[in-house]
Amino acid sequence: MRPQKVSGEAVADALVERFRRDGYAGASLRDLAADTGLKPASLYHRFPAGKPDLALAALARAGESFGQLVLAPLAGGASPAERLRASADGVARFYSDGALACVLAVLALSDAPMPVRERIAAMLGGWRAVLAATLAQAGADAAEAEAGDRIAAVQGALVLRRAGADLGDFARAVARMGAAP
Amino acid sequence: MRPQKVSGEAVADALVERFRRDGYAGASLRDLAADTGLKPASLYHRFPAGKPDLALAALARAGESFGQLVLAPLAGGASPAERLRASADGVARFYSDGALACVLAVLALSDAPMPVRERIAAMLGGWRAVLAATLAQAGADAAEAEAGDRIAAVQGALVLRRAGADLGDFARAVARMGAAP
DNA sequence: GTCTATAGGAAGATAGAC
DNA sequence: GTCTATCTTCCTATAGAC
Repeated sequence: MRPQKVSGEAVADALVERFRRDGYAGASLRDLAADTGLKPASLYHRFPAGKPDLALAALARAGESFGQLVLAPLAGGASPAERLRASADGVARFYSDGALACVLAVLALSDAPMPVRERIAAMLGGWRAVLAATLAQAGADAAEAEAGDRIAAVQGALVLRRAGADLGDFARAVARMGAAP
Repeated sequence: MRPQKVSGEAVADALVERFRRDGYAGASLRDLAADTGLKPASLYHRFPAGKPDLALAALARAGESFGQLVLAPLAGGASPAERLRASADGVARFYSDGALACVLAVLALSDAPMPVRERIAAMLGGWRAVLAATLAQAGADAAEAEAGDRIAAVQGALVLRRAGADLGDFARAVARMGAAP
């Protein structure tokens, strides 16, 4: 096979950035192609199903970083309280201390097609489940609810940030994310 | 002047619903026109600046309901704790107990043009300011931060809801919104 | 004030050369 | 694997009849 002009990771990174900026409908294939350094036809060669597949690829790429930075620490061998703190650090890094909007939220609050929405639901559900398990191990009584509240605090802070708020809201959401129950 | 086929309020309501569903780029003029019962050319007659004006009209309409349901109770003559509770009731009603996404967040997390984004920032900033003032009167020490956290809790719960979570997260966010500090 | 008709361009997607 | 060229459809926006 002829060598790829751009690596799959580089393409996926560009897709994440564009979808995060413009949402599903707002990110055109021409924009996405230009960001990757390819032409639209080349994107169709890599992703035959077109735009939905591109969004899924962006989610998969975001999920990789997220898994390493946020989920992996929750599954480590340290104490539950320690794991919560490490994962919260990962949250801060994943969102660049609040500078980056969440591509999951951006695509969730848009007209993305069902497969994309289902993938987002699965990813957020997975986060919640792992976080709730750790919270339960740390002694929380309503772990599922607390996990939802902590994730919602982060997502809400990112919404406010995108709407112009300063970084303080995000910092407090991260602090709550890392606190012992 | 010839009578309007559809009232301005009805048009604005339809705009809100469509923008909330599909985001800025995802809501086409044909969709918006069809929802209002008018033709695209008629929308241009009412909103000569086109799509940005349509989004601003949707924000203005949402702002009306929001002002009545959420902001007005905060400015009432009751005790601060009572006002917080009444405003939280308004939040629940404004979002139909979590069934409705927030058009502000949807448009904020999209490729809406600057005037639209600025309007959203102003609206959320206004909410925060009034809420913080009431929280301060109720005895909160970090009223600005607490106001941001309460608003973020609601917005984050709406994100999770849109991504498939049940209504419990939103209900807890409303409970926090209405609690005394 | 609303409409039909349409301009001019950008959208998603495909065919086939290299 | 990537490209140019192109198809069809849809987009935003305007002109002008009624």
